Amino acid sequence: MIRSQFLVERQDIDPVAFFREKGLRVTHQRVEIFREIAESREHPSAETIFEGVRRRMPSLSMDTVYRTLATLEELGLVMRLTHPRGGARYDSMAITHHHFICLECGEIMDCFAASGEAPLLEELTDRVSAVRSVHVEIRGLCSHCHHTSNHNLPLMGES
Amino acid sequence: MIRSQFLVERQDIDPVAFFREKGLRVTHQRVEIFREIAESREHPSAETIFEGVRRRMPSLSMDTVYRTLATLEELGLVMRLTHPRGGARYDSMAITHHHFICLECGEIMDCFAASGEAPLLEELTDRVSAVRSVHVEIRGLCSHCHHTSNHNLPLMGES
DNA sequence: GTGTTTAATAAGAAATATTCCTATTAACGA
DNA sequence: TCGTTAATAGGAATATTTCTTATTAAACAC
Ligand SMILES: [Mn+2]
Ligand SMILES: [Mn+2]
Ligand SMILES: [Zn+2]
Ligand SMILES: [Zn+2]
Repeated sequence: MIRSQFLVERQDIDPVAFFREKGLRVTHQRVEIFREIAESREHPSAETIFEGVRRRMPSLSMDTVYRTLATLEELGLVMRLTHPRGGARYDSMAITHHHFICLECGEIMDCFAASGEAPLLEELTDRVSAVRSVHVEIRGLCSHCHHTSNHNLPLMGES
Repeated sequence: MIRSQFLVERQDIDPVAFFREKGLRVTHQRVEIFREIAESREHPSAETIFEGVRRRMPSLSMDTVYRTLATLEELGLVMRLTHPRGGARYDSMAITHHHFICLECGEIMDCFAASGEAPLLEELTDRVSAVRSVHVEIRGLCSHCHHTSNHNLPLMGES
């Protein structure tokens, strides 16, 4: 049985209530790390999140950042993206959405749109039982990079 | 201007001719590394590719594997996937396709289907100039893992 | 074929990113 | 308030990828 509906809007999550519901302790670290991501529109790295939260909480450790991000990802509150230039980026998942990543400057832009996974999964239905997430990653050149430098990338639709 | 057509089948690439066309030297390492991926259906890691090629070429270094994989990716001959459990996986791109990844066992399955990126990009057309690739990554549980263990993953379509 | 040029490689060090280990802390239920 | 134990801090360890430099070999001119 395939779960193939889409996540709907899920904004204004109260992390305190959410952790409690899941039986997880409501630590300052969890609350602050979640808030740091939820308030960012920048797809921050673990390091960036660490630096941001550490201003308010100087004892914070990197291990807690990674551990908490993994927890938040399991809970479905946060999405981990892998950036072509190494390292992961994190994104609060208020709304299911997708990404465009510029191969030149690394900028990540949000793309909001439904994407039907059903047609992709048709041939796999006997091997796949449950869908957790669908993510579309588009790579290319942003307008800025396209106009400012010379590139030799093979693009889609060219021979 | 958005390049939004799809890659068509591109099988039976002759790596020797391809490298030559691009002005790159045709080294044994490049040819063997490309063949190793092209002949694999397994989405191998850099380490796996290294071990496979090293059997035929004992002096091969890991650095050459990474360097060559980056070159092949730039040429559009190979696709790099990031695996949730760390490390990259490589895939020969004979045909544009997408992936299902099991969050329990890590297995990667191919999904062959066109995916229209145009609707996703509509709102970004002024910020995006050229599309290099579109990749859909679906995560969830494979049938085997779904039936053999207990999970508590929030799935799509559930409240 | 021989020699020249230089891109590409091997080896290992270094940098990055992430996870592990363990003593300590603090969240929370009693 | 107290006890239990999940969670954290700090640092070590691991894993992955990139860098540095001397050496090799692919391509090319002769
Ligand atoms: Mn985003
Ligand atoms: Mn594949
Ligand atoms: Zn850019
Ligand atoms: Zn599985």
